[in-house]
Amino acid sequence: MGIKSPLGIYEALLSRYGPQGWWPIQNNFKPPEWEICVGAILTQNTSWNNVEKALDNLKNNNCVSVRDILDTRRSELERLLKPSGFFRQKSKTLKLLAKLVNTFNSFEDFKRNVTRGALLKLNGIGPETADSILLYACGKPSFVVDAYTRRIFHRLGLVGHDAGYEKIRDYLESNLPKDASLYNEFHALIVRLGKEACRKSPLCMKCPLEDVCEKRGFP
DNA sequence: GGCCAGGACACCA
DNA sequence: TGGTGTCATGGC
Repeated sequence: MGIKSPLGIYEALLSRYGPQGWWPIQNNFKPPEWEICVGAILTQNTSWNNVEKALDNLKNNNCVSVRDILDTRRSELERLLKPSGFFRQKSKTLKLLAKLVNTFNSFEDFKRNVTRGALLKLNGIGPETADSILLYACGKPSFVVDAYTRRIFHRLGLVGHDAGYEKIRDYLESNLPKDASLYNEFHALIVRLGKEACRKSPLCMKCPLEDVCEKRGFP
């Protein structure tokens, strides 16, 4: 049986790989969800390995809370973030996010009441980073669409080649139960699949989805 | 030594 | 709106 629905693909990936346990945190930050917010910014176009080096720098310099980020000088923050690349823009974005969080009564208040629009207004936070924060830090059902998602669903013929971020997100959210834990696991599984199958070439023929999809010979 | 990684944005036509 | 350059480090 070929798999044509997002839910079918999710189930196939879950049975293949098992739960991925995202978001990976070391639980060094206060509160723990703040580490997710920081990681979401640092991982922009950057390998997670490099992000961990920067997170370690923050931890080892007691820069682990929203207040710490606000109180740390830009030059110092840039030095700590250096291993994750793009350290100038990321330090700026991180301070902007800390300022936004600080306008709420508490971090719990931020988690409950922050909106996608408010996050997207911050320079340096685009749709994927905003959705990562909403889903993985705030527990809200907001689907994270990344390059792997776009590539995989296009290969399966479920979205057009020209479909943009919001279109793919709308498609997935309207074809899946509105369930944060499902979105959480699905995105992590897609990243797992993408890393395994498609790193060498976007035209890679050894896509693991091939054995669960009726379509053969992916483009 | 080149390519790429869990993007975003400014600028241009 | 779509394409292109820029931001930057570290691993392979």
